[in-house]
Amino acid sequence: MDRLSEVFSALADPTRRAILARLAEGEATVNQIAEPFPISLQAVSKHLKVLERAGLISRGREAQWRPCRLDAEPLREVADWIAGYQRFWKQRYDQLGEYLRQLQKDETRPEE
Amino acid sequence: MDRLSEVFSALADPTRRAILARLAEGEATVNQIAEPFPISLQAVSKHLKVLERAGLISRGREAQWRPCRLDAEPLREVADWIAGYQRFWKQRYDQLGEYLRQLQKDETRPEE
DNA sequence: GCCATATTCAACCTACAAGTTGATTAACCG
DNA sequence: CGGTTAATCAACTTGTAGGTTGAATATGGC
Repeated sequence: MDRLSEVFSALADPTRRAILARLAEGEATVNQIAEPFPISLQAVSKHLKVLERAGLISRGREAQWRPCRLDAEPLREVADWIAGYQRFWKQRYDQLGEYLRQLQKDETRPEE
Repeated sequence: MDRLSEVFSALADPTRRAILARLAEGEATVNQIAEPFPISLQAVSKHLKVLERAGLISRGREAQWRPCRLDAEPLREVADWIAGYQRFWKQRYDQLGEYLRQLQKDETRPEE
């Protein structure tokens, strides 16, 4: 699977996005990460593996703990990809701006 | 499925991203979209349905054709979500602001 | 009305994603 | 050493994603 697909696919799960949000607050062990979720530890472990394969997290080793930390590089790649489409919503925004400007002119301008 | 998951999931397929890239060049019918791909028309039709459910495209009706057009709004939402993580790569790549501004200015079409 | 074209619907196959439970590995602690 | 805790591995189930082929629907041209 290509890299971008891997990352998008990893992000397509709300549990995994929640894990990333948790890691944005700092490193955490598997048990700490799993604590808020109503699923088994093993399921969380699998999610972490998916995130790791996508390059979104990396893990250290400290005694029997495997602390996870966020790795945002793939998110930057996604941002780059999306940036290529920015004009398609910017454009509308600009058009709206132009439209509003036009409305305003029409209102303030005396009739012809 | 929540909206963001739906969009990420839709983007997690290279064929679908290629379809978006094609539509970035302008509206197209199903046959026109399907032409470059080595898969059946029906498979492409399914991809289009996925993109439509995610809000990434919308379709008109002209005679027996169903012209598809890009709808970038969900991409903006993804960009917003990712923006919340920008600080995690900004610190490492401090020239990124300039880089993004450059991308934004760039009018070349997106590629897959 | 009939035929060709564009697209979708339906049934089916295969692979894999996400969850489960139970067993296993690895490190620390008394 | 034996027990406890952290995490992973393995096997299994279930649902769904992405592909196929074949039939059905809708529209325009003659």
